[in-house]
Amino acid sequence: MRIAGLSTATGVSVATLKYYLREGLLHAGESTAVNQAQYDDTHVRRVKLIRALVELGRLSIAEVREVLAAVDDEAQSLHEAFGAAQDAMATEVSSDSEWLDAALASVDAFLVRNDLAVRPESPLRAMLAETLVWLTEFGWGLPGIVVDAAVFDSLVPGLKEQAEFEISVVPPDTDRTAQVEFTVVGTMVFEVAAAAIRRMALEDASAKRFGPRG
Amino acid sequence: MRIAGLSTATGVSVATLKYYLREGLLHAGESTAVNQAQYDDTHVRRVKLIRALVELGRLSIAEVREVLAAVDDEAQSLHEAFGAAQDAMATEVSSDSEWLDAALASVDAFLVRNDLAVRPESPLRAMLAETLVWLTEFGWGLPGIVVDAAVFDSLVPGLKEQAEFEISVVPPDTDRTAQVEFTVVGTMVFEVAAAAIRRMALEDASAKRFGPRG
DNA sequence: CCTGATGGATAGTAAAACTATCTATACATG
DNA sequence: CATGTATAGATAGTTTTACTATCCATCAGG
Repeated sequence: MRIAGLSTATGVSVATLKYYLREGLLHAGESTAVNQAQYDDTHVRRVKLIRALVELGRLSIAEVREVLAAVDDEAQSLHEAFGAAQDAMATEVSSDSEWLDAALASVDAFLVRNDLAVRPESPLRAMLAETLVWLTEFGWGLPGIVVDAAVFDSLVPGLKEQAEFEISVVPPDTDRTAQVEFTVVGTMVFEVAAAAIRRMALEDASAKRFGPRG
Repeated sequence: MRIAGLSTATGVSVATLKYYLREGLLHAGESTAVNQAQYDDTHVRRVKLIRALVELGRLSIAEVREVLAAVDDEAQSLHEAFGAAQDAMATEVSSDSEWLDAALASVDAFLVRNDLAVRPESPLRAMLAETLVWLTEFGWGLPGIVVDAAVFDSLVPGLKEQAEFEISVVPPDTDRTAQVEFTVVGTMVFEVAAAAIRRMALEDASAKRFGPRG
């Protein structure tokens, strides 16, 4: 397949593919001459991964590059690579609120209570703590006290079950890179799906409480 | 409070506040002279709402404007305004995949099965269908068959319970605008929180399956 | 052998989200 | 009341991001 074929296979323009090649997001094709190269389905899959991260996950090209660096680092095990990719996908937090320490403590208690093993250096702790700070500053809960992470407890069982399912579906007999890519796409796609279902549930609940016949 | 006070109260620069005023995201202060105006905590709350949508929700200014238009439209009931705000927050979908129709059918069955009342014109249906298309194109499930929305079933009970909780917390005795703002912030913040917890559960599951002692 | 595609390099563009400057006031303080 | 700082409103400028477009020397394929 030449670049025009890659373009039609992925729905991405040739100019954009060249841009991804320049930016190092996409590995070069196998060159057969000074101005000819062959692309295969590792390229197709990679382009689809990039588009999933950009369109569905709203990641910037720089963030995508970080994720792909983790995917491609052969020195890391599947689990390590997945963790690194997750870190690169995490929304970075820049809060210096007075509430942050208390929120982090609440998150840590939440993790113990729900038996979730999370690396202490994971940005997810701060990400969750930050949401508590936002809620507090917007006036949820009692004034002067950080909202407790217990408000999230009811979410845990379903999310855990779903996560186990997702991990169990990773094909065991493909190469490591394909497995990591598979897992990364799953993370992003299921996250958007979970958000959509959450909002559907909210619409349903809002209709029951505030709706015309509620 | 003058504009400098609003700036320190929200952590947003005066120049940016003026930009939000220009763009119509923020209502003008009550002017006391040709170059003087007073701002109050409706302004503080509005700025915090904007920042939550931009920073946490990664919405563009144009999308924020749409959300705020729904919030401010007094002709709409709380339930209607919330629905409109939700629509404005939804990721727009531009898929012309051959799988889309089958995916939409699968989503509709999912909604019936899980007793979720969603307006037929809601963009959430397409949003969820699109995730199925992505999964299918990336090789989840059997080749040639759209992934079934049943893969999301285990998420539903927890998300429903959480949504009911969120809706129940809306303070009943404040004005409509404050209620909608409250609900919108909740949507965004809880969504980020749910994503963080989902990823924690994934990290946990990945450690158990692929980790050093898994 | 000739037309059109390709790789690689470089330059250009369009939108988004601020940021800076300017002017005519007004307030605040000694 | 003099004067330095702040402000509203208008306009222009900047920076970043994510592409697009053009160019040229090949090269493939009919």
